[in-house]
Formats: sequence, C-alpha cells, structure tokens
Amino acid sequence: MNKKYRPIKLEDLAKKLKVSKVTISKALRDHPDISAATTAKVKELADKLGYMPNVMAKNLSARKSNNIGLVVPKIAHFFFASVIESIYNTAFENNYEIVLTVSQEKSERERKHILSLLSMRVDGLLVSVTQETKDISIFERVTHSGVPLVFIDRVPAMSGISSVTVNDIEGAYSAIDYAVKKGYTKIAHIGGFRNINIGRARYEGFIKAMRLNRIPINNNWVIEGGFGEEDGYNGFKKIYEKKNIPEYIFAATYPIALGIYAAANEYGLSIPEDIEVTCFGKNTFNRFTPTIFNFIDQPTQELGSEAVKLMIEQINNPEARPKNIILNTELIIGNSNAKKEVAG
Amino acid sequence: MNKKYRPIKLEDLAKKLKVSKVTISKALRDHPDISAATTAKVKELADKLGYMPNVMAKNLSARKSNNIGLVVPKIAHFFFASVIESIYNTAFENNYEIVLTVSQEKSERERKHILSLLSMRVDGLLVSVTQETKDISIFERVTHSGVPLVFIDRVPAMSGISSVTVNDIEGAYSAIDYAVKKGYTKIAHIGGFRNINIGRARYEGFIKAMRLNRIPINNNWVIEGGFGEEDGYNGFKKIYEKKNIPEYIFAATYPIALGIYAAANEYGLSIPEDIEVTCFGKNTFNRFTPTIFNFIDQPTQELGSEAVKLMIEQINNPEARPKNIILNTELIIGNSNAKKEVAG
DNA sequence: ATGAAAGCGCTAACAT
DNA sequence: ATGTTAGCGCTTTCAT
Repeated sequence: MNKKYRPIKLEDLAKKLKVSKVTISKALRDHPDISAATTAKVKELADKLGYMPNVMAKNLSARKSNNIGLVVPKIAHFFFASVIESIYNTAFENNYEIVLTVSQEKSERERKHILSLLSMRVDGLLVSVTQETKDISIFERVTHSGVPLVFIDRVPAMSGISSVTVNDIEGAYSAIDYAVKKGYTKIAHIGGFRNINIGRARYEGFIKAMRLNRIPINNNWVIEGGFGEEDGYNGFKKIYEKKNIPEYIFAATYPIALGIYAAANEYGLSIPEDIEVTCFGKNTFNRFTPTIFNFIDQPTQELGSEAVKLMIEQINNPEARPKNIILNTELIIGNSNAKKEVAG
Repeated sequence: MNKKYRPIKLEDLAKKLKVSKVTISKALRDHPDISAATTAKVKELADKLGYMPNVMAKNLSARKSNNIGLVVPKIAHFFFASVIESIYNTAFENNYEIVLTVSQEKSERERKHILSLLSMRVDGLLVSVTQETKDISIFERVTHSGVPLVFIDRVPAMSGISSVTVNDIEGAYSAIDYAVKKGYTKIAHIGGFRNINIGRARYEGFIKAMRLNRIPINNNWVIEGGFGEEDGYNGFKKIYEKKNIPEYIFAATYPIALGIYAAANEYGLSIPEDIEVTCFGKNTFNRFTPTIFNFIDQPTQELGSEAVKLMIEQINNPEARPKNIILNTELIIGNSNAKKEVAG
C-alpha cells in the first residue's frame, strides 16, 4: 500500500505532455478546440496513469453537483427499499448520482439531513417525510433556495410542491368495499397519523366507504397512531381491551398489519381465520409464498422512476409548474396472489 | 420561488460585519482565536441569513470528504436493506456521510461506481461484491490509491483486505446437521456461484457436513448458480427433471428458497410438507408471521455496524493491519420462530 | 489549436 | 484577536 499516494491531477498530465492544464481539461472532455491527435495522446496518458478527475473541484468550479438528494424515513422496509432501488436505477440511467439519507422517522434528523444536502448543493431534493413531520419551514427554505423539491408518497401539509403519490383514498375504499361485499359489518381501521397525507387519505377512504355502504362506525375501532409494527401491536391491544372484536381490520401499512398479527396471536386469535386483515403495501420479497394478509398494492417501481423523471424535468426547466402525479393501487386478496403469480 | 437566488457565502457575512472571511470561517468553527463576542455576532448573522457552508469548497480545501462510499449489489432484498440501514445509522452516529451506490449484481456497474466514488475522494470504501465479480483489479486499484477498503459479507478471492463476514461454513453445516438428525438422507443443495466466498463456503459447509455424516452426495442434487429467485427456480427444475426428488434442500439464499418454492408449487409439491427447505437469511419484515422455510439467521445489524467501525478505525489509522471479523449465525426452525418471538 | 489568468468558496499558514 | 496570502483542482473567459 502506497502511503504517500497522491492522486494525479490535470497539472501532472500537463507537465508530462508539455502542454497546459486547459488543453488537458478540454481534451478529456472531447472539446472541439483540441486536435484529434492531442486528444488521443492525452486520453492515453490519462488512462495509463489512472487519472481520476476530482469531482469536488469539478463541481465547485461548475457550480453544480449532478447529485440529487434523497431523504427517506426507513430503508429496511419493503416499500422504501423498493422505491429507493428504483430511484437509483432511474438516476443511473440519466447520469445523476443519488445521495441518500435516512431520517429514521425522526423529523429532527430529517431537518439535519436536508440542511446537509443543501450544503452539498444538490441539484434537487426528493423527500418522503417522517410520520412526525409537522413543521414545514425546512421545506419552505428548500424552495426558497431555488432547489427543486419533489415529495414521494408521503407529503406534508403544504401546497404548490411537486409530488408522486398513490391514490390512497381509492385504495382504502377498495379494501372496505371488498369487506362489505364479503358480508362483514364489524370493520376496524388501525391507521397512521393524519398529519400527513397517507394517514389522512387512508382514513378518509375508510370513512367514505363505510358511510356509502351504511356500515356503522365504531369509534373504538378507529385507531390513529404511527406506521410501525409497535403501532399495529398497540392498536390491536386497544381494540381488544374493549372486549368487542372486529371481523375485519384495514391497516394503513404492512408493518401495522404485522403488529396486529403479533398482538392477535398473543390473544389466541388467528389471521385470517378469526380476523381478516388488509393493508397497504406488498411484500414482494414474498411474492411467491402464501400470505395471511390482503394487500393494497402500491406501484413502488413507478413511484421511484416517476419521481426521478419529474425531478430531472424540474432541474432542466426551473420555470416548470409543480406537477402532482397520482398512481393507482390494486387490491390483492390473500393467497390468490401467490397462486396467480405462480400460474402466470 | 426566488429565481436569482445565490447562496450566501463567507464573504457576504464578512462584508456585512466588516471583518475578514477568515474571522468568519474561524468563528463558525468555534476557533479559540476568535473572541466570544465576535463569534456570537457572526453566528447570529449566519443564522439569520441562513448561511450554509459549501461542502464542495470545504472538502476541496480540506482535502478530505468525510464520506464513506458504499457499493452493494441490491437494495430491495431484506439482507441488504437491513445491512444498509445499520451502516447509515452507525455512520450518522460517527458523523460520517454514506454515499451509497447499487451495482445490481453487474460487475461492470460495480467498477463504474467504485471509480466514481474514488473520484469523489471518499475517505473509505465499503463493498459487498456482485455475484459475478471475478476481476479484482479494481480493488487493487483502490488499495493502491491508499483508500481504506472493507468488504462486507461478500468477499472476492483476494487477500490482505479487511472484511466483516459471517461464518458461512458453520451455518451451512448446522443446516445439514439438523436435516440428518431429523432422519433425512435425500439432501440437496442449490447454491450460489463459488467464485465468491459465500457461495464457496456454503457449498463447503454442505459437503463437509454430508461427508462427516456419511450421507451420499447425489451430484444431480448439487446445483451451482446465481443468488436470485430465478436461480432457485431453475435449480429446482433441473433437480425435478431428473425424476428423483430430495426430501430436504439447503438453499444458499432466501431468494433462492423463494424460487424453489415457486417451482415446487408448479409441480404440485408443497413446502415444507413434501420438501423441507432451509436457507441463509431471515425475512425480519415477517418476523411475526409464520414461515415455510428454516433460516440460518445472519446478524445484519452487526454486519453493518462492525463494518463502519472497522472502516473508521482504518481511516483514523492507515497503518492498521487488515482485520477480518467473522460473526456467527443461528439456525432458526420454521414456525418455532414466530412462536418464540411472539412469546418473548 | 493552444494557453494565461481569473475565479469557484473555503481553509491553513503565516503575519500583524 | 484579526487579517493577508496562498492554494485546493478544476473550468471558463479571453488572448494569442
């Protein structure tokens, strides 16, 4: 290992070739100013010496980073892992780098990350907010800085900003509609915080479907909380303690459904035999295996790719008006899923 | 939106306060040179004006990035999502930024990413190689550049480099041992490519356990391929076509197991009733729900945190000798898992 | 076709 | 305690 290693720079190449830095710089970028002969010579030497441009210097000089900042609440969660992967792929295809940060559902951490991404002078910012984000001042600061902002799936209460989301109301509605058609009347909803769109819209879809189907809403069966496993777990316990068990639960997220499962299990209740559960999300890691939940499937790949495309549009055309893209969900019933996919 | 927005810089603050840039720079960093009074004044103004240091300039000047580059084959895969999340958390605690790139199991893409991370002058490089990586020249280039390198889980055939891995041989051994104790003799292995450690070690553990237990090895039942679902699917088909079905399959990864499940399903075979399957990995997204596979559980959180710690050690002490950390696995049998966790 | 000079925003070394 | 100078590695005028 070469301790005293110092990366070679333009100047080193320039000296060896007895030309100026500028010539090297231009040659490496195939600038028409430079003759084919010297360009070839420069490239050959650069290759031989393993020259690597210093991107910090390059970006500083160019006053742009070619980076898109990304802030998500979680990674180890199927929905986000899948969206992130899609974002990376789309960015790669378009020659952008993604700088990913993880807020761990903490709005304070989210704030810090956004500030440091702004400090990095990212060309744009892709954000899926935490479940506790209420203060939107940081986002106002972003737009005020002139940095394009696109929200993905989770959008704070704030207008005039581009976003890519799914039709949560429709999705929730379809889950309740399915239950009603199946003859259930004892229907519960364990939902997320309503300060952000997905919590609110899923709740609204639930209410709307209940009303239109004239199913009475039992307030003990409508729980508001976080989006995680512990929230589903606690939510179910709250319901159980009232000594009146629903037949069907619409959970706002897959982790919530897992928490419900765990709590039900403790009380000796089986899913889906005793209680049928439907949730947003789909664990495609398991797409071949049987599952005990029904899913309101979200198009994670599209969410990611549309968000990046929208971002690039905004970067290239800062005048563009904010655009809100809404994608559709699909209700997938329990094991029929596994069977269908395997058959297809 | 302020189109003509230009981020404020040290100089702007300096002018307003009628002091020099250096004073500002030092004040903001709490340099003892500067009096408490001016420091306070500077900070107040910086705050008011929303000053954000330009990290490109800062890093260029400081000749270090405070970034650690990370290259993984996949994100939307429980194992990697979990390791990545742990890496981000540990880096955050230690004030490092992670720059994540995804090779999508393509060694060519991996190479490109490593080069661009080197161009970014990352302080160190964390890599989990693709399943097809054979050419190690890029890694030699990294170490030759004096950039600390730590491999995570997947290590190419190359010595003298730090790594954090799990005890794959032991893990594989335990999976076979369990099968033998249960009375199975018709045992198959659908494994990954043996050009990288995890494919090779899992295969070796399998062979070793079979030999020590004096179980005959049927070559039709030992498949080498990739680590993905399609590889498990194709692997099982190959076995099935020989018209002799094993009782037990040890799959190298969770995706392979999923592929096996899908293929078995097509032939009308059930798992675990007709064939029992054990694989590396654990889908903690499902840790509460029953599962049809047995798992050789890998400590994903520790893999991530140990890797970052090791990396920081190497960054702080470039003289440090390479260290190879090997973590243990744990065999988890089917549904006992769900029951245990819920009970606990 | 090639090069000299200036500057991107910051920090470190050396005055004052 | 504060300021001056120089330089990080690159790109962009503007000459030649």
